Amino acid sequence: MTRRAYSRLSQDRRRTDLLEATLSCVADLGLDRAGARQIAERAGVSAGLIRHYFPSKDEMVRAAYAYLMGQMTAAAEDSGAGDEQSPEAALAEVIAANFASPSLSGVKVSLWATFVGRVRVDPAYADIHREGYREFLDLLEARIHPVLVAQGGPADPSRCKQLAIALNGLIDGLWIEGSLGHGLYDARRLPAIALGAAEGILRLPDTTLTRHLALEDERS
Amino acid sequence: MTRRAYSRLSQDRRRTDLLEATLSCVADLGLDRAGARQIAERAGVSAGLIRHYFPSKDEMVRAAYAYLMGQMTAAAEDSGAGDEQSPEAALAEVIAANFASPSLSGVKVSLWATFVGRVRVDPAYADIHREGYREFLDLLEARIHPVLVAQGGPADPSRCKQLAIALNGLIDGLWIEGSLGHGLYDARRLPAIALGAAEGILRLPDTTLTRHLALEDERS
DNA sequence: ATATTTGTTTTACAGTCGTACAACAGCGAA
DNA sequence: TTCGCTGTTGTACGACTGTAAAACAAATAT
Repeated sequence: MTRRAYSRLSQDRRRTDLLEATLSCVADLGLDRAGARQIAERAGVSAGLIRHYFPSKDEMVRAAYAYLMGQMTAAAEDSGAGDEQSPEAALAEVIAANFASPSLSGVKVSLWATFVGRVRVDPAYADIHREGYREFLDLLEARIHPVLVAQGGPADPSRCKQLAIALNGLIDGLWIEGSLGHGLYDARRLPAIALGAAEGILRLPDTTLTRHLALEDERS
Repeated sequence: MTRRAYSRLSQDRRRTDLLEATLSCVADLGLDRAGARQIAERAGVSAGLIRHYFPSKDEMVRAAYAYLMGQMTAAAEDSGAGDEQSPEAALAEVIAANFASPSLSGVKVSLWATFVGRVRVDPAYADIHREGYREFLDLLEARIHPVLVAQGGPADPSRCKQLAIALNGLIDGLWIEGSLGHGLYDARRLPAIALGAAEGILRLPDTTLTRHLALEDERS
């Protein structure tokens, strides 16, 4: 019986390989069929190694959720961070980024939904979810405030937070349905729909946000 | 070995008992731990009986998803169906119904998310999801149109559909985060937040929808 | 070159999974 | 009451699960 050849990788590399293999399996097969052997195979590794990096398979899946959310919130925080833009352009970019690749992705939404299904069951999932949600809420609030000030509307913190909650809901909902690709409408309409609705929610004049759409298209 | 006593139930009753036990298990344990034996026990039945009502356990889970979505869309279609109301009140009721019991429910959101996670994997789930989404979209569109007409805004079908998509996104997103109960804000604020945002999306004057809030509270 | 460390593979095991199927029993018909 | 039908139970089985632990080998230090 000849043993399989292997090479030793850095701890971080092996760990993220395992986490990404976990996400890939969960997205393609579902949580129930994402077995330890399947995941190990996708990571190019044998099943026993999992327990060398994680106390249990469940713990690895939890870590994979945290890893995914970390990626997603980092991507969100990067969008609209160009300092030279107007507040309106920055907000429009944050919103529109959710409806373009790589955010608008069937894989991402599948993973997100699968894990959200565990939030009620497992407190660790609830913590990860709450943290990600809170961060995005804060980001939106920070982007909304200067826009309201520039446009001369009421901009007290309580109103900003309320608008952030509503805007986050809008983005989440449109992102989910858009990413699932049900074919009921063209997903390319989503940025315009989202920005138009956001103008309404924030009581901004029409085209305040949507006029930044053309730029987005040219850049990609 | 004495056999367990049992009584024969009607086919429909037994079937829905199994479906509800399936949903209960999936909500409490997650898809992977919702085994045939667990489900059967909750239905007050032995595991072998499952295959007498469904060709396989997977098929039963699919049927449970269809059953859940059927309940939810039926509940949505019942809300705001009183003929004597103004169009504005009817729309407000449809929106607000999502943020009160029994719609606003951690169990429901957990199930919804868990199943949505399978949409990309299994075409049967995709069909069920698309159908439910389409129905709610149509319902919203039908409720939006008379409001726009009454308020004198543009009400062409294309605009109505676009607004329905945005409104559905808003409702979905707020419903999810609200039902998960992360404790970042009081979920009782959601009806007001949703109606206020809807007024903005539809470009209606303030309080067009929110003024129907007090009535809702008194009734319940 | 040799020894040491430890990341990795392999094997083994107890438990659980979905399911096939034979035996049983509740219930209506005769 | 007895029969026949079939909804329901109980059991057995092979496949698969996560995991423990021993055997091994790749990289590093000496």
